Amino acid sequence: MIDLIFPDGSKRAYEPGTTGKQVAASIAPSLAKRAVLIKLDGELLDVDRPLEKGGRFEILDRNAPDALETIRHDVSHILAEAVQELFPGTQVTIGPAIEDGFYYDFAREEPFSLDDLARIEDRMKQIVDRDEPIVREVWDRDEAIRHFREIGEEYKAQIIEGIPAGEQVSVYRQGNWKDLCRGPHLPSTKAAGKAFKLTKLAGAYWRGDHRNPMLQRIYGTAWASEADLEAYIRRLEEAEKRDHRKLGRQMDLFHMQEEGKGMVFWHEKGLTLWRTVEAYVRRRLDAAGYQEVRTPQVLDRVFWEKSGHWEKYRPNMFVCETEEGEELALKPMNCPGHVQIFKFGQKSYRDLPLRMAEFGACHRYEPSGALHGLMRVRAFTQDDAHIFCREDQIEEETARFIELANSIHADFGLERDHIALATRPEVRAGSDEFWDKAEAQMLAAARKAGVEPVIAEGDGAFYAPKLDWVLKDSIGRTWTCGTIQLDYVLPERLGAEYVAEDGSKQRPVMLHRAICGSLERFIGVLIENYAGAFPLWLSPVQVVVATITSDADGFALQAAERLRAAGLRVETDLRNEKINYKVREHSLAKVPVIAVVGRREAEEGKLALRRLGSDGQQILTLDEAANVLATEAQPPDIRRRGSEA
RNA sequence: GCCGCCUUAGCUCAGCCGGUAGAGCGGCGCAUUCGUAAUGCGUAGGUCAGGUGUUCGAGUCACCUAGGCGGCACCA
Repeated sequence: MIDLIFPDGSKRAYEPGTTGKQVAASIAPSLAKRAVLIKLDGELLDVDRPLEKGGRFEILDRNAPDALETIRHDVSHILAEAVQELFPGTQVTIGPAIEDGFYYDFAREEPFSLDDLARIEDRMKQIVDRDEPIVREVWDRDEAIRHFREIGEEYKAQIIEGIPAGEQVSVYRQGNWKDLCRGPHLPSTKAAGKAFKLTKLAGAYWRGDHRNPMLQRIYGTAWASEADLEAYIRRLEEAEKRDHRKLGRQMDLFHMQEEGKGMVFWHEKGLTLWRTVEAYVRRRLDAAGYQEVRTPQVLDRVFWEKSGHWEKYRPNMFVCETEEGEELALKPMNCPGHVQIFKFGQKSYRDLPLRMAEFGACHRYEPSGALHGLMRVRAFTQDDAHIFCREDQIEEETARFIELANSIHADFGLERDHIALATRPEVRAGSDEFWDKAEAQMLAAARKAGVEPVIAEGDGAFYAPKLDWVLKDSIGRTWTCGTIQLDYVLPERLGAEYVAEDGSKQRPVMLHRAICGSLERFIGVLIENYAGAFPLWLSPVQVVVATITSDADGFALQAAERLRAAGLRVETDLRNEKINYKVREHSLAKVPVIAVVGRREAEEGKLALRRLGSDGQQILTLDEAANVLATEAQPPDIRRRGSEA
């Protein structure tokens, strides 16, 4: 007999080979009817799977959160079935559930069209209506290879060949269609429901390797209910409204054009935002004991040969030639330059830790397909810094950095989702002992700062592990901003050293770190996080003084001057337009404060302040308004400083 | 870089089976001075991304190039 422990803690014994469905039936017929999956010791299984062992046992209906992934996986199979019915000769490959949905990769000569998606979707709904039972079968591996090869499924056969010989494989059958699959699945195509939608077509390399043929990937989304599907679609629409590329144009922040692929033309308002962010970060770095430097933009090839970039990174570098035949390259990163400053003169152990910062403008020739608005560009400015320190200072410096980064992210309204510890990649420099040590150091430092990192297996740089910040924005999307990487290699390679207490020459360790990553990207994230409606301190235009009639023009100009004198970024709107029109226009432009001036205000020397997103107003004298707004517009670090005083 | 889609006025977009361009917003002009999310009238804007071809005729079809978008790969 096997013992099943139910969620309420009760325990019951069953014959081995009893199915989940039978267990459900033994409790209540209605439960058996609703049961679509079971969970045994945390593992999801088919409801009809005979149980071989006991354990913590749970019966799931299709609304259970844990069932959603299986619904998506089922729908991906239904997609594959529909495609093979409609397009005979198409080979199936893999089709997993992913966040918010699923995809399936197909091999077919002719590309699918957008029109095909609608046809496929219709057929999928028919398959759901057919209520085809989904049945698990266990096959011999070699027989499975033979079978799939026979029916022309070369990719499937290849997948099975990857399974060790002698093992059995599971094949799921629905109607006349079958697929190699680990499962689990719901009991029938009907259980998957119809709350799905095919969303996009894309190319994807077989097995994720660009040397392999390109397959056609169909993406879809699937949910337990129509309502969830609707909510998801609304969420997408909301995200689209926040697109920084769209808002960047609408708000006149920046633009890009084809002659400068991946390069940004910052307009006045965008640069104001930039300067605000930069000034803030600079103050934080100053306060945290960093020294700011600036290193050359273009350096001779010889320099990059020494640093190793010429050999390893050349294809990603912008290279130019001079009239005199020199070969120069734009810097793709700041570290080699910083090492030069470190090496200039002698450094003592007393100089360590030495925190060297630069708002470093870097150029990288990124593949054209990788470019994406401000998020991935070819010319960008890193809020870069390198901390030169002794090995025994790594933990302390990393922990301090974690606190600094956390505080800065929070000031920008970004919540931390998690910090990832990226561990040794497959291709790497250094021994296993080195990696054991380096990974342990990063982990210990994170814990010292009270953070338990999520392990990102194999994501480290080739020379060392790193911590990456994954931030969550106001609508729950995540962005990777901020990193700290341990580096033993570059100081060695470029010959950085310091004089230790005993007079010996020692190698410092370098910590590469950035909090924003690149200012371009970070500003992109900020635009999307705030949907363009920035808090007062970041807003490019903080106040618009708008007149109701031209009688108030004089006072409006005077008020604007007064607010400017208080340090605010102010525009005036004296146009001969109705106040409704002005309010609407500046509201759409996401100006945080509109100061309305009519005859009344002009006479009394007051301003009627209207905040974005509210239709109330606050009537203040000019001086009061200047004080209130100037205080409100203080960057968070300055405000804290003020409240401490 | 790879696969697919897209590119029409400053912006957002319409243009059926090929018959030589249209709207709204914005701009400009005039009138209106009107108290919190669109005042009215008038008017100027286009080598239909660029190129080649098919055709009596191409914004519409084919091919090439560039850029953009969605993915994939890349992000040392």
